[in-house]
Amino acid sequence: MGKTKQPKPIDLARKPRGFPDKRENLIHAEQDMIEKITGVYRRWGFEGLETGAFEYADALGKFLPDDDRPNAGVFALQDDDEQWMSLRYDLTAPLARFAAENWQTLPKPFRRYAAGPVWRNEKPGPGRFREFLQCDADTVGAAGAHADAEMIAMAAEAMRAAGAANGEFTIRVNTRRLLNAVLETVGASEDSTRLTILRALDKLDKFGVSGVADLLGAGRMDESGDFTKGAGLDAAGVKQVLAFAEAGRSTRSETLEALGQAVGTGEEAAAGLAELDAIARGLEALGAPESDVTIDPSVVRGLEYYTGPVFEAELLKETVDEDGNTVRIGSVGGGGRYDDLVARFTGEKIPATGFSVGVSRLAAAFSISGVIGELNGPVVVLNMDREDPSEALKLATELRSTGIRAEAYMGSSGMRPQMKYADRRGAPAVIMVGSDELEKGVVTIKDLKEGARQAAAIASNEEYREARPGQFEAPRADMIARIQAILEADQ
RNA sequence: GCAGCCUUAGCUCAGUUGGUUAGAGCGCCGGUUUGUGGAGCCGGAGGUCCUUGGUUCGAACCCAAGAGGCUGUACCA
Repeated sequence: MGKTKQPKPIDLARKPRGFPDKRENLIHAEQDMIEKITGVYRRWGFEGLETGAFEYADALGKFLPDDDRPNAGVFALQDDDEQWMSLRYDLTAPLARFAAENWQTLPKPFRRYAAGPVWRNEKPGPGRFREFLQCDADTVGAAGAHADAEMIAMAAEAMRAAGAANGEFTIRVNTRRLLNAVLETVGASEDSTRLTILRALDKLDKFGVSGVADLLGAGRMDESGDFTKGAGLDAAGVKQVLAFAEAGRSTRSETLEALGQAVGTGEEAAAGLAELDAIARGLEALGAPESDVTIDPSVVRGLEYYTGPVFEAELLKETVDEDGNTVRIGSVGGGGRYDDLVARFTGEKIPATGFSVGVSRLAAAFSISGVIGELNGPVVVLNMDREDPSEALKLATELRSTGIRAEAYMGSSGMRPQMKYADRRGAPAVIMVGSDELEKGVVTIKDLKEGARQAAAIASNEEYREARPGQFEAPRADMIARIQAILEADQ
């Protein structure tokens, strides 16, 4: 037909990477997770707060050093007054802005939780999205280590509530002060060197000791042959940093002792040790088990606004996708102390600490390992009379009126496709009323789950169709009760 | 961003040394005499072989550039 080339309709149906479509099961899993996590936050005394998706870019503080455009990591656009606005990349920066704006009237310390989408313009991958849900709790205006300990203990409880079982996760705790102390002892004074060392440390669990040693020294070659330049430490420096990074032991007190040896006697080192010691005591008082929370000197976290303790929630359980590949999920949450963030707005230094669960990533991990259950669909009333669907409509209405989730089949296909439809919807049961049933004053009900169980023992297709497994007739007046019985048995 | 690999139907892949209307399996859609989901039977839809340019009488196949994807790595407030 056309000589001019038109894009085929299907070519237009493309989804930007990292912006996930979510169907029933995932939506439900995520919402359920958010309810459970915020339930924990509320029980610990935090109050809800919602803020908008956009913040002024300068409120988020993301500008390239000598550029008036927001950094590439955020999605940004200019308002009609030319001001740059950015989609929030976390829930902490908006909280800091809110706290600063309303500081006069807030109860102090201000304890709030928040849940919602955030956006990051980064390269997506398995469990990594450009739009994803976070669920945060923060305490603003509390300087003591007990506030950090509370965050950490509550984080463990939130992970449990979200569905991670004993031994499937861990919260790893460290403090920036100790990291600074180590950087001092190896004489890393240049900012770029310090960053490279910290980033290398952060990869201990990913690349192992030898990989990190390479990154601390000359550099590391990845498996595609690409080379990453290292921090350029000499052998003694590499050894010192690794000794620190590997000071983790199985209990918090043992780790603290090992760290005491590895970190030296400087002022910053002493402050860091004291900080972790205070947190450890807080954790004891809060009853956080050793298996939930460990002290791990290789935890670094985001490099910008954390000023003291940092912590990270990690899924330990291996996630294996349906092709049998192990998918690396990594961190599913994190947090720490950020004593200078609110000061950017108020000028007054206001200490704060918080924790964030990456709900989308956690749900993705569960989804990849196939542990998210299928939800039941509605009861489907088949339409047996293509000329007049009234009977099906009536039956569906009757079911709904008692609170049962039900629908009449709305398509125009025959019996078999209608059954396939019900199957695909995950319907617990279908109801059939044709001329036979009408005459006899009965309904035919098919329990699809029970039918599937029985069908497993049937070999031939002929027999299968004759047996009509899971199917029975009931007086019309008993329909509701029989369906309710099926729904209950299904719970 | 950098590096490696990849691109033929919804998916997984065949496609002979370059040779007429490009195939399979699975999946999908429908029918199978009121009226039955999985694996029976019958039928059907679906592909400018990523794009553009070149070589050639002739290109899914050869060459070049581009785009997109996957993986690793960097970055990740």
